[in-house]
Amino acid sequence: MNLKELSQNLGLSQTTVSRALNGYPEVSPTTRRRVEEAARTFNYSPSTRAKGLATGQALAIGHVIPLSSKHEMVNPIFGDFIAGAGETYARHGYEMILSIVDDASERRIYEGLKSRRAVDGVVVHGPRMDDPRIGLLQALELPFAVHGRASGYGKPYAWLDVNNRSAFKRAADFLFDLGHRRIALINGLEVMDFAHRRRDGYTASLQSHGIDPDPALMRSGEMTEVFGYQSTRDMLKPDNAPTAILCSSLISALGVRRAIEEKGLTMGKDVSVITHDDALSYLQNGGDVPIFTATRSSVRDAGRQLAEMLLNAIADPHMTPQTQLLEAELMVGSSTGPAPRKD
Amino acid sequence: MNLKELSQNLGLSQTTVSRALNGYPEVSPTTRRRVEEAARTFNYSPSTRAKGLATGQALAIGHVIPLSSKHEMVNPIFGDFIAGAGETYARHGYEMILSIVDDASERRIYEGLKSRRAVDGVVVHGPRMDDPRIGLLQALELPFAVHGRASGYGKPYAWLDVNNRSAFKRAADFLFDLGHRRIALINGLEVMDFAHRRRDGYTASLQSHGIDPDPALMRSGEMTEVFGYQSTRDMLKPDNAPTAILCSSLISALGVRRAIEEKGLTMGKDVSVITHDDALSYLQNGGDVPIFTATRSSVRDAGRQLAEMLLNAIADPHMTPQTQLLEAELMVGSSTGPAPRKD
DNA sequence: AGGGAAATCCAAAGCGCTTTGGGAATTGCG
DNA sequence: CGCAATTCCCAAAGCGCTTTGGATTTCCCT
Repeated sequence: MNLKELSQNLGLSQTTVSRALNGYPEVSPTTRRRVEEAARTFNYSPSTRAKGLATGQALAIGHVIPLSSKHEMVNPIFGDFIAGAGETYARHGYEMILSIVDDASERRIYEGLKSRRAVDGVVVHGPRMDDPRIGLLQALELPFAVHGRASGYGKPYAWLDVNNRSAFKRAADFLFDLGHRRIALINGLEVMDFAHRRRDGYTASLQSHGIDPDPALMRSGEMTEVFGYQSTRDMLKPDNAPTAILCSSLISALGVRRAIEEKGLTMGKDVSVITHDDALSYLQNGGDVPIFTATRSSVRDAGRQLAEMLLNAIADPHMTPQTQLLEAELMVGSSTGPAPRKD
Repeated sequence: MNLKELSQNLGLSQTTVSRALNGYPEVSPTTRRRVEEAARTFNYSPSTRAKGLATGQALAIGHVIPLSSKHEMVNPIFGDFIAGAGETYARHGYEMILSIVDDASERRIYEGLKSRRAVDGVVVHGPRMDDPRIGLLQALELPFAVHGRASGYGKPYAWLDVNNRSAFKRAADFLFDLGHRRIALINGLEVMDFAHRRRDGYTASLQSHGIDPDPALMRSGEMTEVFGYQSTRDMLKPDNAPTAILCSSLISALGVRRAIEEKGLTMGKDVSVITHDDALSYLQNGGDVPIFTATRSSVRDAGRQLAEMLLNAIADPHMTPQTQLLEAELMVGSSTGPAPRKD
């Protein structure tokens, strides 16, 4: 069923039917109702392609997900982020189109989306330090919004980020208050902008407490369970093992806990752990009482909001880029406690 | 830059340029080369919408991801599956469009995709027992392929599935061979078809060893870490605790291990564990030696292949539906060992 | 009753592409 | 050299929608 057939069926012109369906005022309430009802019974919706062609809009947003080329790792937060963004799109009648792409071909993908006019805008995932994509997208004049930020890029652009620096500073401060002095950091890859900022917050806290960061207590890698486990096992070996660990991901934190318990130590007593928690739907941090003390910020909310920002920017292209900084909340669980006394 | 401009620029008709670009034979090699070069320098690609409108194809595949309405849980395997499917689409010039949707509105989404002619086909995720979506899609005449199967549906349809039944039967058999007699099952939600089949395999193995399934040793729920932990903790309490546990997901298995170790027991010695492993990129089962003995099947491969099947079905609509049954491999890790002797 | 404003509706152009149905130029062959 | 067969290219229609620029009808006031 298409517009032509529907309008013939109703004895109206295509114009009138189209206007009735799109809420234009120059249609009497009676006809509008008649048209809407017919559309429903014939199960008619306008063809996306034809509509897009006629209006010049794509009514679609592109998400380009980078695939870490080394380990072929798909970021585990991406499912929940997408779920949030998808909600927003659905509400506004937009479609989400997805490309998962290794770093090498990313540029070509953006150019393709632009020249094929496949999307009205894109969301940039996983920004790195000095990420070249932002410059590229501005040059292409393709509207975009970044989940995270790219330190080192000069001009303004739309982004939404967790305040990673303050979250990790606050977490480290919290550990200092509990009496910890040797605090380790198990971080994501530090080419990633978020990891860099977390490290910044961590070192800032150390320094404000008069402690020099010890390279032996800082690890950086892809945030798997095994990575958390191995890093922790290594660090717990020497005499001056850390009494507390700051961890960048709940998945790695599971490995941290495993290494601690394997050593016969108790988490929250012998070694305190704070992790960042993206509030992923399939990885809840315990039940009512969180297992891990965590800096928490829902990545699904982030998806919802960033999508909203991008749609705004598309609706009004002359707007100055919106930005939004979310503060993570510190949720105290049972994985932290006072630093053990040295005997 | 559009076709018209490009063809004017070249002093050719739109027809010729279009044909040159699409590989039609009635264009001289010289002109073809000239056209291709011009397209490259002007960075021209045909508009997806216009092309789609003209050809009647969408050049897009829809993925409708169900959001477990109760816990709002996004299936953690979905990122890797999508990554695999996306590879196939990219190779064939297709786009992937995504909707994440709660069960209630799923029907409307499929109908919408169909009536808006937004996609050429869809992939069905997370089929349940007697899943109504399959009948719906056949009625809509929208080509589709299912990741998994729906027991209880009569007519043939395209699917790709892991042989869950044989995998879990084999895993249980393996445990029997090691001398285990009390084997527990920590399963996904048993409305999900895959979970049902796994249970089938499990009970088949028990019965073939002359053992009646004990409801006290069978749990079913959403496969979180906490679910694995709590189920295991509960089951390890009574005197006749299981000596082995079959687990449906690596994430839950992490919880299983935690509960075991918390009890002061050793996994692989006091309690053996076998888990299913979807080979997710962010959840590797250890390094060279797997931590968990596991039935393993890459969900990313599944994505690649299912996408291929769907594209075939779209290319030739009269083909009888393809199906594919993948066998999981049993990888022996350090989480299994001989049943502890009763003293 | 008569005039203009308001309310309704419509025909046709245009969005950017593919494709049908030729037409003109070139080639091959007797 | 002449004619048919190729080769190469083109004009125009059509995909399903929106939107411009009227045309017609109804309504309200004086």
